[in-house]
Amino acid sequence: MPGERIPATARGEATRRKLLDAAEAEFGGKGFHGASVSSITTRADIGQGTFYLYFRSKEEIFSVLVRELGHALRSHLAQDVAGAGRNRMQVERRGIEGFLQFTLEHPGVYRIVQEAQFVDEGAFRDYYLQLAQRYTAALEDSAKRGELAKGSAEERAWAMMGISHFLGLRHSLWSGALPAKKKLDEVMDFIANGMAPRPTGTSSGRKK
Amino acid sequence: MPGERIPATARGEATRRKLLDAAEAEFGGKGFHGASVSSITTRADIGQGTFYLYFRSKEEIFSVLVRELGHALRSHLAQDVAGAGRNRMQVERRGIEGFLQFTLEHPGVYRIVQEAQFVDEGAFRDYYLQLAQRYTAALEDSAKRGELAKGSAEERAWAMMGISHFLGLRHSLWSGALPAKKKLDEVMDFIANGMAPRPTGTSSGRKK
DNA sequence: GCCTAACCTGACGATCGGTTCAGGTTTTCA
DNA sequence: TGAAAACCTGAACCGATCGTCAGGTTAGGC
Repeated sequence: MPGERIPATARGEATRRKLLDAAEAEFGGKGFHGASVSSITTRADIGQGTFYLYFRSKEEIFSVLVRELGHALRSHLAQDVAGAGRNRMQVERRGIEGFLQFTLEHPGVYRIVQEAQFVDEGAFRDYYLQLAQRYTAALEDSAKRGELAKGSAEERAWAMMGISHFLGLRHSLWSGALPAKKKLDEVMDFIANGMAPRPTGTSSGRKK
Repeated sequence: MPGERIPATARGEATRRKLLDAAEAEFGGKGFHGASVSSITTRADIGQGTFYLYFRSKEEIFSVLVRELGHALRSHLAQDVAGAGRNRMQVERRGIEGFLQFTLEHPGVYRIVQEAQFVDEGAFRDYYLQLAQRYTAALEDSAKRGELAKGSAEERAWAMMGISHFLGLRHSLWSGALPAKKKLDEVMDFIANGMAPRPTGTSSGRKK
């Protein structure tokens, strides 16, 4: 039979770790097809064959990586958001900033996740489904506390993910910098108040 | 020198067309790397070598295709939106529905465009930049007519694109159907009014 | 009718990278 | 200490496919 897939017991764990780290750098830099198993093993300073002791194939290590990254992002976001317990809009802003920061610092991660759409669709879906689930739950909590207008938490969660997704593209990836505060203000205003013409009066009461 | 790249003059044009159509089906179904030039030519019912009379490489036909598809989507949207000149929110809804319809009918197109991110980043960027530009201009027009609250047209355009992007993923691609009217209502409410708690009173005046 | 330009063909050369395998090295623990 | 278990190695196999090329076919104007 071919190479099995043994979780390790000692230094093997370290080797596996090195492979995953090298794979992140490789896939992030060259994409799934541009990356080669031999580059990964070279980068990890490990023999070619060792690779197949821990992963059945190039696809498999990629999938494992995507799941790991999803977990990492969720942890990162949870922490960013934890500190800012004031009103919900503040939390949302923190979340967006945290996401943008994360993709600015790990542009490869963004790439890997997007490419997962074509390499392991299941992992890709799970990545977003889990994110959406957490987000939805958080919004439902806030709603219970009366911090939000009435409306579907789920749809809002996905909408927010979409907004953040493109902010990440434009700023973290294409410009290599976080958006100007002014721009983020505009986005936050849209999130808070939408774009329908306000019924009457001067502005609407958002902003400090 | 190797194969040149001649736009045609007669039946050559038809051959080129067949190649592009076949490529759309191939790339849409199997992705860039899964597709092979020989599959494309076979599907187009054309000799292998003929391919290189019209395209320098697999990458090139892919790029050409992405640009074409961008054009096609923009035309499609322009038409959908043209009919619905009532208030701006109605236009927005039409735009979203048109987009979802388009990706439902051409799931391959969505895939191709997303994959362009890794095959021809320039084409990918242009695709979204052009879309955003049109969208922004349309919103600015509406704003001038007083159909919108104050706010950045550009940021709104990108936000809308993000929202639509994920709606397309979830519904057109993952579920293979348009979203239920109720869900779209929720999304439209978010777009119109945001999610900040309403200052006072009963609801807010949206809805019939 | 025929001659040239444009178009088409498909087998083949060359390359590349994932995966395997036969055997070597290190670690553990009795 | 010694032997089994776990781990590691990298050259070579192998299937796939991109792009080429020498020559055949079609179209249309003189």
